[in-house]
Amino acid sequence: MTAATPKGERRRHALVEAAVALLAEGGLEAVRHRAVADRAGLPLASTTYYFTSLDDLVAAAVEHEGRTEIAAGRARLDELADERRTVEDVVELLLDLLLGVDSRDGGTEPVLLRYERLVGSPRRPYLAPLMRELTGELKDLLDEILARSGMPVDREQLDELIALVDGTVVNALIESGPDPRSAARRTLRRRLG
Amino acid sequence: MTAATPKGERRRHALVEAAVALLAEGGLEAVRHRAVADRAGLPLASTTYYFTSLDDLVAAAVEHEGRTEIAAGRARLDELADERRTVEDVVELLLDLLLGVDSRDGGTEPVLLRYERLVGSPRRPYLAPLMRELTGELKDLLDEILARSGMPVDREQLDELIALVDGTVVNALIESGPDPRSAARRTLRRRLG
DNA sequence: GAATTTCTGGTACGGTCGTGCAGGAATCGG
DNA sequence: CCGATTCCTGCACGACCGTACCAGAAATTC
Repeated sequence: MTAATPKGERRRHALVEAAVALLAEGGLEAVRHRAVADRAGLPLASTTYYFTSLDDLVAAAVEHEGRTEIAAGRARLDELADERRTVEDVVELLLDLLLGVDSRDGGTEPVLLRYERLVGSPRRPYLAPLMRELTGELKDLLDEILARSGMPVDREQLDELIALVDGTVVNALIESGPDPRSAARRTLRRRLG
Repeated sequence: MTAATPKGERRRHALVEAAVALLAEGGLEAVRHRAVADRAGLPLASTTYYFTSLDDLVAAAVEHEGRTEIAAGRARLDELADERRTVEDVVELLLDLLLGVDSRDGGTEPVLLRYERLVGSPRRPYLAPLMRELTGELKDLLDEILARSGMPVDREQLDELIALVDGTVVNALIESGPDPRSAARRTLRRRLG
């Protein structure tokens, strides 16, 4: 299950990477044993060999992707820590973290996938605690970003800001010519600018 | 397909009712040919006879339920039109309309189902326009409620208020001891009170 | 009352899915 | 070199799924 040999480790990781790719393309539902195995160029049974269940595999993929993303966001923060930041820069960073960097030009799809995953989490017991943890880390990061950019917020204000963005996105997604990132950008600028 | 005889009409309607019940219990995914037929006490093939596809059936169920709900909300508005309304009354009415009346005591589940449906709509071409229409009517109703309750809002403020509630709910759903209605209530009271 | 349309419901087809399992392949200790 | 242990995988099973089909019953129309 947990891979004992280096080769096993590599294969296990290849499966996770494949699952991450599928996750980004088609959401939670796209992560299937057969699809992951095909994508990784490994036999079907390897998926059940390295992961006790499909849930395990999905959770590993979500965790891997979430941690990578948060690490990237933290790097962005450190990188820009000492430069002077315009409100626009901060807003874009927040948008990258809340909607995903793929929302910059990838159209509506990546944002939709992201919020499908968010709303789909409570129903999956194996995902719920993980999502809580990742969300917590994300909040810490957002808090730090705002503080270091001269717009400190308390806990309640941060929660409200996040809620405002999430709500704006969800509502923008069901419009006819959806552009959730632009909608969220307007909301954030009005609030922070 | 559209039922020509009175009996056909009745059966068709029975299928829609069954679909609505399944929708309320298990969401969009729970509306299956076999489940609907069983629930309605009708043979499997009746579902494909009265509805060209499963999408048709789901759309009919969503529309039926949405219109019923909006009509109920409008009735509530008319009923309370002339009484004096406390902010609390208005907030509860808004919560009923945005989260569903089932959120009053049904726990987290009905709210989760509602937002799963909302986020799941963009991906289903047959649902997207319908949801847009229902959302539009809901907004009109909310606007009227606020106006008649002495808290008029313009279009932008209303959108922001809705976004705030939706975002609060989505974020409350992934918490450990979720109580989305209470969270949304706090948000609304802070905003309206 | 015959013809035509509307409806009924049993059945089956082709597909995807998660997962269990027997046995083949690779590795390791001696 | 060989037996034992671990690692790996082809295959198939059973469960659902949407939907098509068709013989016949029932209702409606002429």
